Amino acid sequence: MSQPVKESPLMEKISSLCKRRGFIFQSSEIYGGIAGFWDYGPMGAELKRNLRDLWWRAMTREREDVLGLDATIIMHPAIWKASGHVDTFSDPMADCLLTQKRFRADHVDLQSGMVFRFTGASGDEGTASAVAFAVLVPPGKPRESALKVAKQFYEQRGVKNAVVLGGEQGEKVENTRGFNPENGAQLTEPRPFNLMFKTYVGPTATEADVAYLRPETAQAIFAQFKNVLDTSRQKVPFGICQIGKAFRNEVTPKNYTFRSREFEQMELEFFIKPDEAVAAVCGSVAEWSESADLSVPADNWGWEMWHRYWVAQRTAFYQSIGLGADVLDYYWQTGDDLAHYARACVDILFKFPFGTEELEGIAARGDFDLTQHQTHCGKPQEFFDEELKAAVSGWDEAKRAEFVAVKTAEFRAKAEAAAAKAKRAATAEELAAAVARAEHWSARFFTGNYVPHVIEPSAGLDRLALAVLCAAFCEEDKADVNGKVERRTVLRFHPRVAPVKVGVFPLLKNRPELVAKAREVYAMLKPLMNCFYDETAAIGRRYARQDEAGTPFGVTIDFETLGEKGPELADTVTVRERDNGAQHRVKIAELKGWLLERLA
RNA sequence: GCGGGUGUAGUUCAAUGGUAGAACACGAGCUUCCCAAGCUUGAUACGUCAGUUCGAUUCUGAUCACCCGCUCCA
Repeated sequence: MSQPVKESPLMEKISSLCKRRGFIFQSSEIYGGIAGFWDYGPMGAELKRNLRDLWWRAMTREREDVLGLDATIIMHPAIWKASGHVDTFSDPMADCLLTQKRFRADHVDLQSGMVFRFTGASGDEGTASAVAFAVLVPPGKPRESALKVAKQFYEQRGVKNAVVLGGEQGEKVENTRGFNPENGAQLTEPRPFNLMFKTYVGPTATEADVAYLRPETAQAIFAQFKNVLDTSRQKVPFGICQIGKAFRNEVTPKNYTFRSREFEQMELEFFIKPDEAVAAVCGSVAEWSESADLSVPADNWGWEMWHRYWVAQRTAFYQSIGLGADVLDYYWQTGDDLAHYARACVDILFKFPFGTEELEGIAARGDFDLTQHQTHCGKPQEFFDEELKAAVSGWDEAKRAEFVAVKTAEFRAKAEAAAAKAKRAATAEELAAAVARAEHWSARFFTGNYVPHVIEPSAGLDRLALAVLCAAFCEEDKADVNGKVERRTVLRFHPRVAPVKVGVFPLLKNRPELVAKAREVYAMLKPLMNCFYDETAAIGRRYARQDEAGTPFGVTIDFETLGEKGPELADTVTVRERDNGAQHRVKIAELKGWLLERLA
C-alpha cells in the first residue's frame, strides 16, 4: 500500500510555500521549535476552518441522524482503562544493542541457554572499549558463537580487529527475555513507552491525580452515548460526531505535519442495530454486493451495508472538496492488521509525495467500545428497541433456545480465538464466562435491549489539510512580457476550501476613482466571503500572488467600470479565474451572486 | 529511542578564523490601461549553549530542530 519516494523535493517545495504564504509554521519556532508540533498561520487557519466546517456540515447539519458533541480533552482516567489505551499505549520497549532492532519487551520469546558477559574489548591502533555486553548462546552451542557476536558489537563501536575481554565462563540462564532471539545479543533495559500524554489534575500531583490528554476523540462519544441518546429523541441507527484535538506522544513525528503529537480528529460513531436485531425485525439482513444501492439507508441493513455506505459517503465528501479518485486509494485491512474487536476496517489513503498514506479509517467495531464501558462503569449502555421487542415477543421456546445456542457457540469461539492469540487453550473459567455472557446477551435481547454496534469513520483534519495542500500544489512555467520564462506556483484549491475566496484590485493605484470603487466592491463582498484587497504593484503581480495563495477569483476595477469605455460597460468589473486566467465581465450588482454560485 | 544527513535574511543559495553577499520575496515612493515590467529606496540572517582563540558564523563539543532510513503507529 505504501510506495515510498526516495527523496521528496516536492515536499520541501510545499513546506517552504506553506511557510512563505503563512499556512504552516513550526510551533515555538523562535525558541528553536518543538518536535511534532505545528502551528497554522493566517492562511492555514482559514483552510483548516473551511475543512472543519465542511465536514461538520456534511456529517451533521445536512443529516437527520447524526448529532454533534464537544467533549473535554481531559476525561476520567477510567475511560482509558476501559478503552484499552492505558494497557496498550504503555508498552515496555527494548532495543537490540547490536542491530538496534526494537522489541516489545514483554513480547520477546522466552529463551534459555548460556550467557557470556564481556567487559570490553581492545583492538589495533590503540582502539578499545570498556562497554559491557552480553550474549546468550542456546544450549549446545559453543562459546565461540558468543565471541563472534561480541566482536561484531565492539567493532561496530570503533574497536579495530577487536579482541574481546571477559566472558570466559558462561552462566546458565532460563526463560529470559533479555536477549535478541535472532542473534543472542543483549537487549537494553525495557523502557516504558506511553503514547498518552500524562498530566495531573488538582494541586497535589500524586499518582492518584494522574490524568491523560485524550489520544483520540472517539471515547468521549462512547462515554456520552447514553446522555445523547436520552436527550435527543434519536433511535438506533443514529450517530454522534465530534471534532477536536487529540494527543499522542509519537516516537517519531515525521513527514511534516502528517504525524504530529498534537492533532485534530474528526470522528463519527454511527450506532447501528446488531445484525441479530435486524434479522429479527426485518426477517433477514441485506447482503452486500458490488451492485448494491448505497445511496439511501434501508431498515434491513446490517453492519456490512452500513460500513460500505459510510465508505461511499466519505468518498463523496472527498470528491466534493476536490480530492477525487485520482489521488485517493483504499486499503481493506484483513486478518492480522485488523484489531481484535474490529470486523472490518478500510483506510482511505491519499497519494502524498512521501507515499500513499492514511487519511481516514472507517472501522466496523462491533459492540466492543460500549460493552467495555458498560463492563467498567457498571451502567448499561443499551438501547431499548420497541420494534425488536415486538418482533421477539412472538418467538416460542424452541426458537429462543436455538438463538441462545447460536449465541453461545459464537461467544465460546471468540474466547477460544482470544486464547489462541496468546498461544494457549481457553480455560474452563473463560469458557464458562463466555457462556454466561451469551445467556445474558440473549436474555437482554429477548426484552428488546442491546448494546448498539458501531461504524466509525475517523479522519485526521491536519492530514486532510496537508492532503488538500499537496493536491492543490502546481507549478507551471510561463513566459513573461519580455519572454523570460518564469516558474509560477499555483495552489489549485477547490473554491470551497480556498482560504481566500476573492482578491479585489483597482487596476491602477494612482487613480483615486479606481481605488474608491475598488474599496466599495471590497466592502460589499467582505461580509459574505473572505476577501483580500491589494493595490500595490502591477496587476499581473497581484494576480500571481493570489494564485500562489490559492485564491480562486480576482476582481479588477478598471476604466470600463468607470464608464470610460462606453456607458454599456459602466459598473462592470473584470473577474479573473485562477486556474485558466479566463476573464469575465460581470455587473457589480450581480457580482455577489456570480461569486457565491461558484463558491458553493 | 537508534543510525545517517542538514542548520546563514521570508524563501532558495553564496562566501569567510577579523565589516556576511546575491536572487527572488517583502515595505515605502514614482511609474504602469490586465498576468511576477521599470526606476528610487528601505528593513531583515549565521538555530541555541558552551569550549578553544586576542578574536568563532567558520574549529571542537553538547543541545535543539528539520530531512532520510530503522523502530513505533486502533
